[in-house]
Amino acid sequence: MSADAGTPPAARPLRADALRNRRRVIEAATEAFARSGIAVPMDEIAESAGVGVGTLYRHFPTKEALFAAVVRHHLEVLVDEARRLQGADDPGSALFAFFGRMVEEASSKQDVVEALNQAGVDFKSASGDLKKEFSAAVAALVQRAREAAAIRADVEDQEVLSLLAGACMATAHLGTGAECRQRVVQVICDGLRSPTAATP
Amino acid sequence: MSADAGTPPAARPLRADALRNRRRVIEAATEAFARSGIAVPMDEIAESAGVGVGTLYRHFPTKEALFAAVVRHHLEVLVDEARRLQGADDPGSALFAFFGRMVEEASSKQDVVEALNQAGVDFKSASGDLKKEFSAAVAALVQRAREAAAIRADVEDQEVLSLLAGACMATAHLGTGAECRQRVVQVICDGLRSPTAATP
DNA sequence: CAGGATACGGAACCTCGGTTCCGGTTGTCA
DNA sequence: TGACAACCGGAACCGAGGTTCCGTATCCTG
Repeated sequence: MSADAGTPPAARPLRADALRNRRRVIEAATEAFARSGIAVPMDEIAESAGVGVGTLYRHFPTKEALFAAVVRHHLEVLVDEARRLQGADDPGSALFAFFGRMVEEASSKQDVVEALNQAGVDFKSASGDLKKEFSAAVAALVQRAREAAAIRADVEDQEVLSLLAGACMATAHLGTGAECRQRVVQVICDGLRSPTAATP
Repeated sequence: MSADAGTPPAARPLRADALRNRRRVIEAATEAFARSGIAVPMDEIAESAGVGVGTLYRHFPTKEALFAAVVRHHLEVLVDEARRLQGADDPGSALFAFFGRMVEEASSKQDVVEALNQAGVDFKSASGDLKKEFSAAVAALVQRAREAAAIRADVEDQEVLSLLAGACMATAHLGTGAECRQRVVQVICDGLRSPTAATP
């Protein structure tokens, strides 16, 4: 795992203790945001990281910047996953696998759900490119699935994205168990299969 | 439309201007919450109602109480709709019709989405009974559809509720148009149809 | 090891939004 | 119409949480 996630300019040596603290902060923030979303107070993150709030702001100019950094990392993982699946044999299974993976991921990461939902975060300037990358990666999966007639032809990329987001939000908020989550995904994926080209 | 929505104790005459203001407040709050969800400031509601904040608090003890009253009204409408549909000829169409209706409703009512999502509001004590009523009404629709084999047998009531909520959240937040909304609903409804008992 | 730059902690500051309070106003009733 | 009670407006109050500031501690270099 790239522990330097969130060090765009680089080039600067960065003192030893500073680097240690930065890592602690990212770790604590990742945990806190995953648990309670962006609503978690900065003080709380600082405390669980074992540093003062000042240190948080020395590494990230604003709370949203910290949030964006954390979410960006999660999204990167998902984009990687999507790209890996683009090379899969069965485009249909690939898309559906991603669907399941994503929902499972979101179920334990409140921040991802909120980011998907744009709740409160700017998330456009901060990680606009990545968001675009994410959409593009999913769109590619959809495209391949559509060409293989693995999904119905009358749904746009946008709709699949919406369904993805909806599935994440629904399963993340309503107290649903793992198997419940899977069935929800199953229903949506079945719905996505072309009615004229259902599994034989 | 029952304009007195939110007058549980009643029995008190309530002065003329007070009644007028109460209606204005509810109207303004309904509009404001629908537009921006519970995040809208009380001051703003007061202003657009043409009253002072004090008046808001004279009629509703707390912001959440006001929010709950507004949401309660929306839910009542939906519960009525669900009950009406319970008597429909085709249980499958009834459920799917409700699905579409609900999503359409939520698409213009941010507050309903948030209530569904439990975002911030207590919503349990305030309108707990109604929430239960709502769930029950939907469950009844699901039950009938299941008995008529109009939907697959392997989904629980809870999952349908989740799918409903997910559809609302997805379509409400991501800037999706009306036709896009319909396709999303279509996909989910198709997914809900029993794979072994699809439309002939 | 000394000197200076770099970081740190966390109290103080500021803004925002819910809630309260009270002097003034308005409806109602005799 | 006069008097009282019910209401009203909106300034003031308060707590929460993001952000800033500065004296102090720590790290690195010569």
